[in-house]
Amino acid sequence: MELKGDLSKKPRHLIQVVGRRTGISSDVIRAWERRYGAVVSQRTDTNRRLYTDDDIEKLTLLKRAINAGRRIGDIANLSYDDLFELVMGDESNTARSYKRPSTGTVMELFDEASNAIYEMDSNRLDITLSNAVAILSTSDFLLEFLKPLHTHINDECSRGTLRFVQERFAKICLRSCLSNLSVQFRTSKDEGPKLIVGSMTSEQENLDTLMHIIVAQNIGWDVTYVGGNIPHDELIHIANKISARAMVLAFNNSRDISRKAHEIKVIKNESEQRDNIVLIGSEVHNFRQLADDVKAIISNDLSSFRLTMERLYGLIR
Amino acid sequence: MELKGDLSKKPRHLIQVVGRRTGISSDVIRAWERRYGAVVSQRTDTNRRLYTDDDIEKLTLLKRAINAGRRIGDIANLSYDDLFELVMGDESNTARSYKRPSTGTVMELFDEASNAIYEMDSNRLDITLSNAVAILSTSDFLLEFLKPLHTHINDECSRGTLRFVQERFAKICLRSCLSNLSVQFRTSKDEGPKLIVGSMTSEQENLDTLMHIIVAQNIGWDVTYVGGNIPHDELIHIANKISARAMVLAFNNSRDISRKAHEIKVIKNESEQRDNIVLIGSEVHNFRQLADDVKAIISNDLSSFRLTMERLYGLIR
DNA sequence: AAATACTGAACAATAAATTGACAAATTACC
DNA sequence: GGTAATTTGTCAATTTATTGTTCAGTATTT
Repeated sequence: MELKGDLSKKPRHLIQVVGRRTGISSDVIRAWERRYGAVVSQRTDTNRRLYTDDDIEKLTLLKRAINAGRRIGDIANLSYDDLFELVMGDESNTARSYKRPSTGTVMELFDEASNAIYEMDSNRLDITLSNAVAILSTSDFLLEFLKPLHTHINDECSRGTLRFVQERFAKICLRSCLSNLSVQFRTSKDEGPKLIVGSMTSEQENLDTLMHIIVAQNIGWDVTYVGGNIPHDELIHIANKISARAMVLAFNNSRDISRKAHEIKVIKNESEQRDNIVLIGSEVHNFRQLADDVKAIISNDLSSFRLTMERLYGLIR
Repeated sequence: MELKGDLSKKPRHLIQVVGRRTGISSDVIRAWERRYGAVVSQRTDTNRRLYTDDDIEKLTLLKRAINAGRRIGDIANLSYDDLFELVMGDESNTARSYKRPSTGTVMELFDEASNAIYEMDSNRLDITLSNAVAILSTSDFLLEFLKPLHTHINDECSRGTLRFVQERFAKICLRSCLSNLSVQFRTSKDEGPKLIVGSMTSEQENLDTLMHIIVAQNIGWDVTYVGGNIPHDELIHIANKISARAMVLAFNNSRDISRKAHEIKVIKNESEQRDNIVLIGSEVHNFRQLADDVKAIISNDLSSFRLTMERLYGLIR
């Protein structure tokens, strides 16, 4: 029956949907069509534009090319394949220098989100979050938007501007957004190397950890997340059971440092993959010495974590 | 056997009920029938519309499609299967890799899920869960599938067949599935009456509570979830701030019964909506006497909760 | 008797298409 | 280096299409 193949060639997306998926405003999509014939869609009987999946792909490529510094007028009428070549070339050259989205966009999203939190308007917060996901690249979403928002919430709460219940409410929404994102990432990728993420006894679940998970998935890791408060022998068990290629442990409080240090050593010794333990979290500095001893990798923030996991991914493949 | 097959084909729901379950107003349901033949129901001898479960499913899909940016006129006359494909494509922005299993009884889904949990295969578990969401009606998904799966996990864990880490892993996946579902249900435009869901100090977050949230949203409530461990004055504050029409409190452990009872009274007295407090959870029987005194409603399980919330919803509108 | 449901028509709000204009940024040219 | 031309995203005004809502009049249910 091959429904899929059919559908992707079938013009069926409204301009609004295309805008949401590509992060390009409807005005711009129309302007590109008018001026350069970038993507000329079918029309309905009543003259509405209808786009195919392929159109969306092309628009996405165009956006990436622009992000990499091209001008729309120069590239709009390239074929999909040429465009693809171009983008691949451009992105490998400018891979490390992200061009940030105009600060206006992020600022607006940020304000919208923080108002929604203050008003405890879950609808608005959800919508803002998913807009941010749609508009920003994954890195920007995490580094420029969500992470600052998270610290903002913590600040406001400790300053007393936000009430406890508002903080909790906000974090639940953020968590659900992140876990949603994580599921989406998972089903789209084919099998990558397996990664365990979790934390030990006396460590709670944490939004930062979820962000790290997204980063790892974004690179291509197949992540299994087991949450916080997991005894070390359980961690060893799961690592061996699913043949994980690496393990990420999160540390966000300073209780029981010595016990944790000891348990890290045990994990290192007893799990089959000995080389790839990555320590993250706000309290990770406590394990600097230990990390040297057992050859674990310490990662202080999301960016360095991304680099670490990319390197590991490269080594393993 | 074939319980579902029989009932779901039988036309038995009045338009009012369908409206409540789908969150689509009766007027709109009629307009869709008149203009596009979206769902043409049976009629009684006296010309009243009677809908089947399948009709409700189709309407729900239509609503999800609209939420994803479709226009009703374009999609109303699609078959259930086409609509299904469409919604799946729209909702996962990565339009690939969705496998609809040909045969999906509850038992098979259950086995598939429980194997995935045993193997700690997050991919497979996620796919199974979203298949279950897609195939089953919301009620069946919760009552026939997820709730039994949840108790199964607890049983297996206390029997020692499942390890701690497997339990945790499974619950994280279930939670993320539920919170995902909850976001999808959230009606972007038409506001239902507001409902606060949370629990008091010393009560933890709980999967059952999330299931209750889905049920409430399914009826049409606009739910704000604030999690567990919330002091009662914070609960009062949020209830008044967003003008909630009702509050659901979850009780799943037996600590501090008397303190909690006292706090419930305070909430009742100090919040502006005095008539609508609903108590749920496994330990709710401890508050039977109190519920009588302060005219709170006790709900022992999901089905009775559904009835309670439908009744409240009707009263309020 | 009050509430709910049915039909058909009309209305109002939203979204999209078209066209033209404008301003900021970039590029070309002298 | 400075000025003019070009590029490009955004916006406003106008028209048309779509779609949720409301109303009037009648019938059914409780």
